[in-house]
Amino acid sequence: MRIGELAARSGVSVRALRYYEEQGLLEAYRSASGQRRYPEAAADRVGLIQTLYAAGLSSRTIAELLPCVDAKESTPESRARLAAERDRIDAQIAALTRTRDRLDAVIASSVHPSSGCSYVTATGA
Amino acid sequence: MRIGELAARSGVSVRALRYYEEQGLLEAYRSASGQRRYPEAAADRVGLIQTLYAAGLSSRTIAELLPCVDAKESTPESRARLAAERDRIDAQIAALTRTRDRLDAVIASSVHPSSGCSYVTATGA
DNA sequence: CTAGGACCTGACGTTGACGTCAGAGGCAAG
DNA sequence: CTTGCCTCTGACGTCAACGTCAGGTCCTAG
Repeated sequence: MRIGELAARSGVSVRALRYYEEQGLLEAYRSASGQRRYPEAAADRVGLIQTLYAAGLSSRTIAELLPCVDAKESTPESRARLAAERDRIDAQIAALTRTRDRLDAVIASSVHPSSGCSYVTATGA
Repeated sequence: MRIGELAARSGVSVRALRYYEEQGLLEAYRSASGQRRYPEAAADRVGLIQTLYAAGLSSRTIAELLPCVDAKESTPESRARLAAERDRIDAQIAALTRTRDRLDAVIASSVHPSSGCSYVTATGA
């Protein structure tokens, strides 16, 4: 498929796809006239890239780990890298959980009429 | 205390503290000569700011929610905002958990000698 | 064969959370 | 009173992941 269709399917911009290629995250073969063509599997690949970006990995890190993820190839370094990222994500989950719980506490206390917040809204009346 | 000490205590840069003030996240009273002075509680406040940044909130969002967090004041809008951020963080935790599990699977499979990755390292021998 | 949408490369613009530098003033020690 | 570190404001630099624009090419429908 062409780049526009891949963009539509995977929900990212055309510019982003070209950027991914530039960063070595996404391959494309070229038509005779030089246009990018992608296999069906490219959509999944783009999804994976987005997932890793969302987990806070940089392009460089993703580029280092992607071959390991989809080809199951790994060197001792890449395995250490994978484990390090896993641990980082774990720590991030823990921090986010604490933050969420803290927000929950704030929400709970701000809902209490006794905390002096609801007279502003006159208890909805 | 002065800005340098607060920076040292809270583990952020002096520049960051001035930036927080600029964004309306952190107040400081001024000495006669115009230097910033902070109360002891400022260190905790900075910690909270960092926590919220780490949870993906922007300066603007933090500025909107901080009065609500520490003064327990809330308007209907701010409560909706709090709930929205809480839900966003929840979703982020879920996504990170999936990503972590996926990485775990990759790590597990890359450790298996059968996956053709360990002959490179000759099984450590 | 032509109109117009999709695609190309190259390059500059954007945004957020600061880093860094310049030039000037404040402050405790000796 | 000077030395030297801290602090001030103001302003430009940075970095990543793209957005956007310019100028040109490709391709398919009519």
